[in-house]
Amino acid sequence: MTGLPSDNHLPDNQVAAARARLAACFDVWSAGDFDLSLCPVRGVLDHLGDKWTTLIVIVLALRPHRFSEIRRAIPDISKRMLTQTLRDLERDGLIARRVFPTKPPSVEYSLTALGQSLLEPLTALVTWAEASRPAIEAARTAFETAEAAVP
Amino acid sequence: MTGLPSDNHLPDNQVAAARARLAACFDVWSAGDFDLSLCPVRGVLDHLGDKWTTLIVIVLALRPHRFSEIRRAIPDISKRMLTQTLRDLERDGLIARRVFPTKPPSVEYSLTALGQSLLEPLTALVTWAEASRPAIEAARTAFETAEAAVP
DNA sequence: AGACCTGGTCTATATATGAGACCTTGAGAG
DNA sequence: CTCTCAAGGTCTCATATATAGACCAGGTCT
Repeated sequence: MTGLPSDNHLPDNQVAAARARLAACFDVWSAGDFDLSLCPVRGVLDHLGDKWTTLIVIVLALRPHRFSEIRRAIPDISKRMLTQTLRDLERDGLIARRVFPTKPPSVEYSLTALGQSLLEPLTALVTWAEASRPAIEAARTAFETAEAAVP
Repeated sequence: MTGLPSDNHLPDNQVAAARARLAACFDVWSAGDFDLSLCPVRGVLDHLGDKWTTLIVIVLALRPHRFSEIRRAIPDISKRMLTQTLRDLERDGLIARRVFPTKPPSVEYSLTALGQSLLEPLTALVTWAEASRPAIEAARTAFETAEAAVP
């Protein structure tokens, strides 16, 4: 059984290490009756997939922003989603909310230390996404061509 | 204006580097009329937030799996979502689908080289999530306590 | 007074997900 | 020969969640 696709590419040390790490995590997660809500990644990655979360974290990584500044930085986010996403991030301790008693009151959002610690793995993912975009787009084109050929 | 929360924690070199990198990305993305669909990260991270995608990638990172093997590994996924998520991943070139002409036919899914290259940043994120879980849970508890105090 | 900022909420719809019936092909039970 | 089952799906319908868009409260400015 040497024909497995995964054998076609010798995984380098980092891939092997990643695999081992993920295997360990998976063992732990699936041990306890497999309650997926216990999976620590899910509780966090769910938010990262929330369409705006990543973008807001990136914006706040540049510098602290006020509510309306974020809206200007991300024009097509609705107020509702901005409020909700900020609330979620604040709830998780990733961002801090400071109210200034001006008239009208202004509110400044900024990354906490915990939020800043997310920048490293997030940047790794962003870098990967950028580097992989050509390959992914090529794969999509190929996939659509193939599926159009089999009507 | 030294009271910004972000000044409270001196970002180490890696955080600063991450910030600079994200700033560069953001500049590029927001340059072109801010069509978010152009943002390369979105097209990829959307999928990673898809609730099952990450888990399936992790399962396939361990070794190639057949359709039903994945179902057994992730008991509470429905066939519908498994099919759809696998299709999306295949479409993006992250996994390969191989049909064996047995009776009944069996189908094996495995990570491609591109999919394996995702393991590194994904593991970084998983590691971060595990390390940060206590802090996040503490923040959630504190947040709920605070909001319960202001009815 | 009337237009217009701030941050934020309420309602209505789009999208994602879940539950489960159905399909095709062949093997084995009766 | 018919019945049932299994793999690997697809299809339809119901619901859960995500998102958009109108609206609100209070203040400032003209």
